[in-house]
This record gives sequence, structure tokens and C-alpha cells, in this order.
Amino acid sequence: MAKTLSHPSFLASALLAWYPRHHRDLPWRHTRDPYAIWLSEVILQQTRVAQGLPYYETFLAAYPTVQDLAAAPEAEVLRYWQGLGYYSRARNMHRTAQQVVAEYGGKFPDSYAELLKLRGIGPYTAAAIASFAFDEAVAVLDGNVYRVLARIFGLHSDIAAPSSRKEFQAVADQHIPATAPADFNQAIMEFGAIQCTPAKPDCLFCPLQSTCWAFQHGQVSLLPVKSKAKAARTRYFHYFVLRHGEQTYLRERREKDIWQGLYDFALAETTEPELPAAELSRHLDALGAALDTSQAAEPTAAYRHVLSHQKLEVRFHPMALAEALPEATVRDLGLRAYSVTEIEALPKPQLIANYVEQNIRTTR
DNA sequence: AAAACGGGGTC
DNA sequence: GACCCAGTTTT
Repeated sequence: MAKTLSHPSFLASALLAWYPRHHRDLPWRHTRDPYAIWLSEVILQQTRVAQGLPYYETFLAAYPTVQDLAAAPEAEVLRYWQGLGYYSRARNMHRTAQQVVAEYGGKFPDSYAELLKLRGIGPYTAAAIASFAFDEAVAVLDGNVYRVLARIFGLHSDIAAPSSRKEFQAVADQHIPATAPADFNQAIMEFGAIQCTPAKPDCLFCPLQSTCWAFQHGQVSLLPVKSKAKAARTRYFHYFVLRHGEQTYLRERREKDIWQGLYDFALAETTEPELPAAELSRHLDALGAALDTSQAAEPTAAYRHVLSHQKLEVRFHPMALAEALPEATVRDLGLRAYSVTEIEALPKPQLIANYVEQNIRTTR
């Protein structure tokens, strides 16, 4: 909780003076609706404003209220989220919307402590909603705030270590003014986003230059301290794009892995780049008589798709079917046949969406 | 405490 | 290629 200071801290004074003259005009800054604020904050988790902005507009138009979101099918919600990544954000929002309707009578919880109990709402998002929608004096702590505080106060703790959170939170809570918590939170994040940037911050015209520890000690480029992430592992995907006339077979990814709840094609995964011939023929045998071997096509060149913790090398094997797949095969592989129009409506990983866009369309 | 979870922009 | 992004959940 914030200490109520008898006078504003130098940090709060500087940021609150800086903010009105420099901030960007963003749509979620014109609302006090906790639902809209919640949506914007979840979208902006690990996502840049420029990337998230169009999603915010489209999503809010599709689901103007928490009741609308709660009533929607999950696949449709994921389809609106397609391309944003971290799809558990959308699944959690959907479930939480249903909970808010069922257990809170459709009225959003209005305190930090209560918000924190909801799925998909952690310390950052709870503080953001509590301050922006309800004027609660709890400081947000995001990548921007870590960076600003590390530089201003010369904090050298590794911001990638969970244990550092307490230290930074305490400093932020010490400076947030009870009289303007929302503006302070907006201001410190905006300041980090456009003035105190990761690379080449604008120290020359910075209002905090004289009080900034990092600037005074020539360590701006060294702060914040952040340990390196582990190297991503490489996975090799071999997709079988099975087509029968206008129909293409896809399946929902239900397993606990990347892209949960999204749709892709029948998949063979290997730990080596190449799919062994024996394994390929085993997969082809499983398709039975339906496979039209006279129209066998070569697999595509490998697409590289980079995620935070994985590098994917992906090849597509387009295959024509002479007849629909046997019921047993469809069941075993979890597949279903979809028209082009239906495929468009399914939520898909961006990689699959790109492939569909370029390679699957109505013939003629 | 560490790992998993997307995709795009920037240097 | 490395780093970053208005983080949260799971292990």
C-alpha cells in the first residue's frame, strides 16, 4: 500500500508535469469502464501498443460488455485474438468474464485484492484496473516501471529475478501520490515507453536528468540489470495438408503445448530436421486407400517460425485425397473436414493462417 | 525460482 | 541475431 506523503515526491511531481505535455492519445485512456480497461491491459501484456491497438478496437466492437464476452464461444474469442499470441490470455479472459457474470452479477470487482483473485489478472493488471477505474493508490510494475526506477534510483537488482519485485514495488508504492494514483501510473509507464526507452533514451531533454542516478553516474545503458533468457529449443514440424475436393482437414490442438485451443493440420513432429522415410510411409499407410498417390506433391521448403522459447522449422506436405478419410482415421487423428469459409472462421496459429492464406483457396 | 507461453518491431 | 514489449500461470 502507498504511504501518504505530506508532500509529493520529486518523482511524482516531475512525471505528473511531464505527462500532460507528452502522452499519446490512446482509446483506453478515455474510459472508466473496468471491462474496457481490463481488455486493454490484458492485450498490452507483453505486447506493444502499435500491435495491440487494432485488436482492442475490434474486440471491443465484437464484445462491448462483459456479458457479451461471457456468452461467446471460446473458438470465436480466440479467432479475434489470432495473431496476438499468448492465447491463454484470451482463454483466461473468457473464463473470467463468465465468472464475473455468474458470481459478481456482471459487476466488475472494484479493489486490487479482489481483482487479483481472478484468472489472468496478476499484480500488474490488478493494479492497473484498480487505479485507472477505481482510483486505488496501488502502483503498477511493468517493464517500463522497472526500467525507470532502476535508472532513477540506481537499483541494480536483476529485474528478471522474481525476488526483485518486492524491492521495486516498495519504491513505486513510496512515490505514488494518493491524490493522483491513476495519473502517476499512466505517467511512469508512458515515460518509460517514450522518454526513458530501453535503447537511446532521451536523457538530453529529460526532466529528471539532474536527479537520475544512472545519468549522473554514466550508467544509463547498464540499467536495468536483466539476466539472459535460456536459449530456445528447436522443434521440427511436418504438416500433412489433406484435401478432398473443396474440403481440408484440420484439428483442434487440445494438448498442453503451444497454441492450445487453436487449429492446425495433421502433424508429425521429429527431433531431427528430416522426417525419416519409414515414418512418412507409416503415416501415409494410416491414411489408407483415400490417399491419391498419383497426385503426390513434394513438401514445401522449411518455414522458420520463432517463438519466445521455441524455434519451429516447419514443412507442409500437401496431399490430395481420392475420397473422404475413413471414420476411424478421422477419429484417431482428431481431424475434421472444413470448407475454405469455415477455415477462415477457425482460430489458427499465425503460421497456419499465413499458409492457408497463400495456399488454400477455392479452386476456380 | 525457473520455465512455458506468440508474434512483431527495432537496432 | 539479440532484445523488448502496460505479465501470468504452471512446474
